[in-house]
Amino acid sequence: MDDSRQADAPRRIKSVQTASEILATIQRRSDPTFGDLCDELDASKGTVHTYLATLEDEGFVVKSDGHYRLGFRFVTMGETVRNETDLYRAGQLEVDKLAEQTSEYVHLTVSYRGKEVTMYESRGDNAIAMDYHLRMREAPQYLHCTSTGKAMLSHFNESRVRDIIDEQGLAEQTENTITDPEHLFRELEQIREQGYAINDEEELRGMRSIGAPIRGVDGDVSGAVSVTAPTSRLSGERFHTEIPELVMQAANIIEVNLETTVFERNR
Amino acid sequence: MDDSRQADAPRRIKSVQTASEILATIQRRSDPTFGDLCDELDASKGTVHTYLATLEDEGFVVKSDGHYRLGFRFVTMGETVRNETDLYRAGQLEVDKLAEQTSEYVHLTVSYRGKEVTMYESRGDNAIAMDYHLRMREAPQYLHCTSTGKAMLSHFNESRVRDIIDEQGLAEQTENTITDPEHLFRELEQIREQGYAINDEEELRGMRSIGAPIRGVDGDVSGAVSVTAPTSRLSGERFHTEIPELVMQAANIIEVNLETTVFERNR
DNA sequence: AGTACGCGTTTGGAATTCACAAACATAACG
DNA sequence: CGTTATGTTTGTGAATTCCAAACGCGTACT
Repeated sequence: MDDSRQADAPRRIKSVQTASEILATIQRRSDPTFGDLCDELDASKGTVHTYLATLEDEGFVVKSDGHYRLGFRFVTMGETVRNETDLYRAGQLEVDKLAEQTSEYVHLTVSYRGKEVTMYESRGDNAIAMDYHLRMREAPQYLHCTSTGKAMLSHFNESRVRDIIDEQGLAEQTENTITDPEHLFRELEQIREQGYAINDEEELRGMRSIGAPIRGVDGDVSGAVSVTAPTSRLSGERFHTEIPELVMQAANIIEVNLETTVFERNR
Repeated sequence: MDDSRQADAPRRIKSVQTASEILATIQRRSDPTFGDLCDELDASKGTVHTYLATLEDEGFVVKSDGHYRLGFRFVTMGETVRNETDLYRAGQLEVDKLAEQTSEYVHLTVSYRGKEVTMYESRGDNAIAMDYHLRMREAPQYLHCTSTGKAMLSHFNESRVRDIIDEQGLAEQTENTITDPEHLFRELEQIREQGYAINDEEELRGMRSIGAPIRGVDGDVSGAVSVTAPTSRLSGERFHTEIPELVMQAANIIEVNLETTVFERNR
């Protein structure tokens, strides 16, 4: 037979990749049955069965009356990740405060592999529960169409932004989404100057948000905070002055907290 | 060589078990280096290396300056699990309310494999941030020494409780922890009668809590809520009447929400 | 009732992957 | 500059994985 391993491709454990794919599939299609998974997974029934049994043993998957779901082990492990993330420890209380001040949704996010992940979310009194917000935390989001994302991008160097565009594209989420790279670069420059980014129905129709970057000790961006609300509640002075001020203040306080957090950890 | 597979042991994927063990080790020892992992993992350096590279590719692990941590993928997957858990959807708002009413920590937990996992936590104004609470959500906890745990146990049938005791033991967390099975059974009966459970410094010195079970449509326990506070703030009337009332009310409302949630999902 | 069918589980055995060991880089010391 | 500590790559025997096919079981259909 041919030497199927690529000459200089580094070695990987194929079974782990397979398991990862199975988990991703379970996450994507919620509540799949055994059959659903077999269809989607080009592997024989027997193989899929053995993987699922193993993942169930390990707590990564739960089977209940024929349907598979991700197991509670992800809850505890996700919690560990958050608690070990400096930004979360430094920002959590401040995000709660900002949510109270504005009465709206506040998000704390980090960039990860060209997308962003929500580390914490706090809901002010006006913010009604929305399925959208739930789903948003279930998968990494694009950076080019959120206020936090653009706030972070504005402090990456140009080549890094270009790489991200190449890899992720500039998906048109709404008619306001920026889909032209040069347009994006111009806006990033403006964001850098004014210190905050706005998202004017670029991600979701009817929703605006304002985000500011959080820079770490070394000057690198380590995350961003944002306030999100329906267009009707976020316009005029409030949209262009008040909220941006509050968001930037919060970001600044988190930056300071972050320095002491990191300092204490390295002590 | 001998036929190493056990005659009637069901088949599993060994590589997935190995990967799971590596992840557990990273979680247990925070920030381990490559060397740390090799010591702890009886596998050759080369093997450990290949696994870590694979897990990093898949987003389950992050390497930064020589230290390994769990990756952000756990955050998004954990979020998916929570959002798909009926109890969380049904109970979240009610837990927030209870936290506001009492000004203390409120927990929403589910039982899982003889232990309990915190699905949601809300902090009232009096509740100061404590490392203890962070860590508590990072691993499943024992059922016999928490108010939520005992509340859930009180509605399991006896043989199930015995199985859990056999498997998990009755670890003595403080001098107040119940370590005698018969003592536990007597208390569970009392809990069943009065409708709520108390934890009087049985898990952690100086901390009391009050928990009530949440029963699902089919009568099975699907979780529990609790209020936790320092002994100084939880005594007398407040400990024996006021808070138990509030906790039981909250549990009851969540039960109702749960019915409609489940009903809507099955529609 | 009988039988065909769908669905999930188990099993034999060939093909592939895994995992050890040892060699190889690379960085960190004296 | 040699020596140790640490991390990465590679060759190869041994063990695992994975397909295909058979099996069990409950259900729908005749």
